[in-house]
Amino acid sequence: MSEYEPQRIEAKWQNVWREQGAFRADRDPARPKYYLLEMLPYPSGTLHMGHMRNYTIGDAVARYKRMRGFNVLHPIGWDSFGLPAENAAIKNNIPPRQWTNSNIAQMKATCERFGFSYDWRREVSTCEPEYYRWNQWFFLRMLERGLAYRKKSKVNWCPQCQTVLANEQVVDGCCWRHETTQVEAKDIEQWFLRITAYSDALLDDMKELGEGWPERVLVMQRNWVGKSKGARVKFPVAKMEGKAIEVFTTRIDTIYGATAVILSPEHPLVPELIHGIPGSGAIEAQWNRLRQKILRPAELAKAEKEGIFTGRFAVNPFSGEMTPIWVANFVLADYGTGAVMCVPAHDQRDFEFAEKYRLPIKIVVQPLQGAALKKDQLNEAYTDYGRAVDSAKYSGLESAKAIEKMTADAEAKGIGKGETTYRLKDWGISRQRYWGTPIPVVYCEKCGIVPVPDDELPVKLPESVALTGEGQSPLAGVPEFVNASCPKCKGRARRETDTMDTFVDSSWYFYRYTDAHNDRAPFGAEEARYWFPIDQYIGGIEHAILHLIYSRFFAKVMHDLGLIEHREPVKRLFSQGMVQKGGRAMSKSHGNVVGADEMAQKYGCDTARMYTLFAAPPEKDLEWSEQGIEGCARFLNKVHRLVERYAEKLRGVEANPSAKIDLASATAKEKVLLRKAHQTLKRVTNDLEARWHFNSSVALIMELVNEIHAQEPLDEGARPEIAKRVLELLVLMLAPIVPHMSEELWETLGHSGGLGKVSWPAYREDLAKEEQFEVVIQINGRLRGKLLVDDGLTEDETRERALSEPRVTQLLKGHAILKTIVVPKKLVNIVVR
RNA sequence: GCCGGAGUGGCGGAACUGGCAGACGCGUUGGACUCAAAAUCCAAUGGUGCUUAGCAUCAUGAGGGUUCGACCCCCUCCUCCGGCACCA
Repeated sequence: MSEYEPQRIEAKWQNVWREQGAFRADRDPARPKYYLLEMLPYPSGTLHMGHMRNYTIGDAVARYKRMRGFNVLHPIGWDSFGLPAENAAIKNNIPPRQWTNSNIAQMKATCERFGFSYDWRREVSTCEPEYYRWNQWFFLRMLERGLAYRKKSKVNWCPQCQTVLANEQVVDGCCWRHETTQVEAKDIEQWFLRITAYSDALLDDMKELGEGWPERVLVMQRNWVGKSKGARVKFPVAKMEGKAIEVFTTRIDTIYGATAVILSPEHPLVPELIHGIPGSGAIEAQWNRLRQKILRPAELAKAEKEGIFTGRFAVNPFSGEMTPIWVANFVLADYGTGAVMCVPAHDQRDFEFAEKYRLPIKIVVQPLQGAALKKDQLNEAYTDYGRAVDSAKYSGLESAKAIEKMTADAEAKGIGKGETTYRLKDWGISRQRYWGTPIPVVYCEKCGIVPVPDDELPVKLPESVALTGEGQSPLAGVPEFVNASCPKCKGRARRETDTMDTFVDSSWYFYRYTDAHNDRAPFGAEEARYWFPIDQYIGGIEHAILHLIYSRFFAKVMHDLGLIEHREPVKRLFSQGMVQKGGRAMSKSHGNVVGADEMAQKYGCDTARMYTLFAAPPEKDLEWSEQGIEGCARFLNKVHRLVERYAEKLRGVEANPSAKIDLASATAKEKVLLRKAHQTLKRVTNDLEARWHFNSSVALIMELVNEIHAQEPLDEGARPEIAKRVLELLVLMLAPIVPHMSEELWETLGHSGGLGKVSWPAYREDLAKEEQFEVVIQINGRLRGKLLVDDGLTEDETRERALSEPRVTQLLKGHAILKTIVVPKKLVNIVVR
């Protein structure tokens, strides 16, 4: 009898799989496909068990689906551009590519060591020109369609390094390298992708995702797009001919309660308004103070409301009233029109502002029910809908109706119009960094911005570049790169030196997997049509918004380019929980990392995989416990011993396949074994198929092992072909979870050729079925006895049996039975007085 | 503040459609095997009370409700986690 030696058998089977090409998947219209994807990892160096959880869940599903006969596409790749490689280069003087590739090699080795069933032929690394070439290609297509454009935008600037900082390089408002140097906001020209062109599509198409995506992700995305319907209304400025302030409001019905108009400090009209007003010098000084504070948006959210009166008035276009114009810090410049009407009675922020600056409060909406609001008793704004009052001819209308009518009237009179605004902003993709995809345009002295022609792609990132982290954009210091000729006029041109946000790389990578080596297109249409949409995507919740909204946006653009037929790339999304140690997420900086290689070394990867699936339901956070994983190691040893114990005797035996088992001729022990095995199979199948409760699947399999163990010795009272079948079922159920050990035990049981061609067993309802049921007897809902009844007992018979139980009769003495509830095969509840 | 999610033994967690709360694992305790240890195996293990082989009773964050019956459905509240946060 041989010992369970995980290291030996894991290496052995990994070799077999490699030689067989066991996990290669090719387009095969004759078979149903299943595209299973885990989020592309960033090659940061070593993998810890937090990373592995994601892949373990995916691999269990991939292996299960293969056993169910699906043609499973299960690929992986590397999100290999990005800042850490640059930082490592600065720190250790290693070229980013070298650092990145050595990390990839290391992580790939770990993945192979865990036996993940990837089709490695489809491996993609985003920092390779063969890949990023297509980022550039997509960019050019967007440029052609006006979906890529340039505008000025703020970046973080460290005056000491004289360089742009990524958000991650800003620590508490200071440069990461100069902790005392305040980061400044600097306006520079940058490239944007017009994701806002798809705002409504991103919202509307969520209907397709409702079934398969977690609700919280959809909610987050909906809030991120932030659609709100309202109206734009013009307030003409008094004594300034032709000047008006436009405000955006969702509550035009409260306009008769507007007691001020408030502009953002950055509103372009402010200087004009202040100019020529008595005391304008002092006002301007205050305004400048307000404007300075704008620079720090994190604090702004918590800051107290502050404002100044400009000295000017605007005319309320509905009431004709003169309304003071203020400038205040709480009005956002880049949302709506950058100006609001201030209705203290019906907006909480306006209420607070009005209280501080003693602006009048005017109630123009009363609740439909309950006591009427009184001005002097208002402690907070009344923001609900109700009925308009003191609103001229609109008085008496309910809010929704008033909004509709007033919007229409505003439009008719040319003083406003209905408008929908979004919080979603266009996607700024320019990064003043080296390790990323070069943006494929040149700036020609004569022709201006000129796209690099397709046949000159990729614009390759130069490889030997001195990275210091100081000075201008790294690529700007590489003359061979910067100096270009204009594709149009062949004159002198300067190449764009910014690179793309790495979220571009990860926005479409899963299409590339379907056709990873295509050098004529990002992917072939046929390949995408066969494999898409992704049947199951698995990843961390931290990508709920950015990655998952950008990739939806890309798919919509690709759809409009005619590259794909679907609108949504991902049918189902699963967000797994984090792995924690000591109550905190595993990370290098917390110093609580449990290394994947270390676990594979110590226990074997099957044990690590099993513990990962068993310790918590997959969507919940998992606290890593050394004792917990030891428990799993014990269990696998136990299974190994169990199978080994009978292997010798059973090897030559032809197992009786489940389909042919005849229950009538079975012994008592065989019935118990078969019943438990098929009950387990039924529930594990359901867990893997629909519920994804891998933790309870593992628990069920443990129960099965306990039952088999209780029935030992198996060679007494059970025929070998039945005993063998039960052990086979055990091994097959373990296959998605602990694939190496399952292969080994399958072989031990006398099978050759591996599990690759073996299907998931079908459970038989009649074998799983209990012959007897324990019926619980309750009196007034309290447990008072139990009854063992045969299958097929009628309701009346069950009731009779319960009532004639001695203990029950005893307890019922002196009580009148009001009624009896019988749930067949489950319980009898006798209600007495 | 708003929006989501969660709260069950000493711990991780189970309980499928409203029907025996605590499956399975960890830990703990006792025992077997052993010169001894490890490994393995066996048994016990929510609290309280009692006339203690058993029985009763309480118990799923708190309080209430619906129901013959509630971890599960409804209402109110508390705590924790996550997201958004002056979005007009």
